Amino acid sequence: MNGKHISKLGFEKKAIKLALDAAHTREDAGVSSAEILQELQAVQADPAAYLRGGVYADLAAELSTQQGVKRAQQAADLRPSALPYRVWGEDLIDPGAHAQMDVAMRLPVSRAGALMPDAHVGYGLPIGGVLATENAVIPYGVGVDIGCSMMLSVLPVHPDELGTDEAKTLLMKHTRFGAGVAFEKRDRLDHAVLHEDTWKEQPLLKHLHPKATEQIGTSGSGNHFVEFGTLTLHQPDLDLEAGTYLAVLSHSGSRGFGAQVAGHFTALAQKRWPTLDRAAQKLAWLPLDSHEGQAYWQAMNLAGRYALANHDLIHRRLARALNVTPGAQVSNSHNLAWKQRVNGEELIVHRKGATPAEAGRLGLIPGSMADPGYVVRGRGNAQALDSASHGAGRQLGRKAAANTLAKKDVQAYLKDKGITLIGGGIDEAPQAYKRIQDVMARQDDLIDIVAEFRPRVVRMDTGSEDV
DNA sequence: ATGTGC
Repeated sequence: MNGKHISKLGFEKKAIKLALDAAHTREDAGVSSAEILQELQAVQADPAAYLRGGVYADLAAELSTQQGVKRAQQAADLRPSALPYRVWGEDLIDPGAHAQMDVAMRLPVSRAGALMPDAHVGYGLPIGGVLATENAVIPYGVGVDIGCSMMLSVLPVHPDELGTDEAKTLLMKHTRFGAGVAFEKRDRLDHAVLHEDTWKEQPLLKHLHPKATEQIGTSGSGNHFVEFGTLTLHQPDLDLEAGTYLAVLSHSGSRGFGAQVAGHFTALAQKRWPTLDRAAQKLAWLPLDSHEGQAYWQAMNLAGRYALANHDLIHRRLARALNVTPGAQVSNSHNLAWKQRVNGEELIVHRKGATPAEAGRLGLIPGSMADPGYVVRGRGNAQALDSASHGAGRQLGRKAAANTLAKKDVQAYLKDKGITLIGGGIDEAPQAYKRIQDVMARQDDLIDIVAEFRPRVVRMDTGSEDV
């Protein structure tokens, strides 16, 4: 017996030496070469049967490992072509977002998907992408800002009663913007979410609890905002008469806490599938029934609740400063994954920049800093996996916006719409976004419009270049 | 999107 005989049987790497060692032991015991070759083939066919002991146990263990790796590699293979998915507002969507969705629909774990009319290129799954998977959760299918969400509060104050200067003062005093920002210690508010036992159940969550505590109630950066505006209902709804109301609208997420959760688990997911096609690397998933998948699911949902708690404190502070109690409130997460029945199967539906729109469910779709946003009610469109757009969607990337838009045009647009802006950058200019009216027109089979919100005084983080 | 990583 020599290495050649062994290699011929198809043993690879470390298994060659282990097979050879075992074969020599058998030769010494007087077994014929033909019989040994047969025994080796039997081990190869069913290594699990030889794991318990005997001369072939080490070989069987090595073969089991090798076969496991091979199975994992095959499990990571992309489908040759994308599963079909429906697109809303095809004419508004750039080819890059389509290409990203096509890759997502080639994942072995994907079952269904849809693209919303605000779709544009993102990290992994496009923004505006909806993806249903089986027993798999994709950290970048949820996004870096886990639980990013919207909240609107109707305030029992006539819109004309709040002057622009007072609105500005309130926003300056009670909201905090910028990467890394926290509330000053003496101004911090507590929230039930910070006292959940969940924080104690993972070292990562335990580690992030202090950051979450100091940042709660803040708004962060990028496209996040807090604004006062006027809500118009053309007919009674939301337990309100038809009419105009003062309202607060906020867009915020899970801040540093969620970002770190996203980074941690996407690294684990990418490590899990080392042979995953390059194009799909940022779509690496965790099996939901794995330890890591369960840990992500727990952390993701905590980040979702934390983000809503941020809104809750933002609205609570502003209402308290106006000495009122908020009336109707609407909120929804638009970066999250949910368990959902799709075609009779329980799947994991990822919405990355998409509004849940089950039949009857209320949601919020903002336009831009100077354009109307909408309170909507879902129509439960099955092909859209009960989803709608999460906003107007970018038309220009941040760099393109800064390079092509002129400050004076942005200022003119704001003036024309009667918008007072605190902070904000050229990369968040209304002209960097698709026309919200176009986007809404492409999804009238996904949602019904309940009310229109017109922003008046808007606060955002200071951008790369001020408007 | 985040205060990170180039």
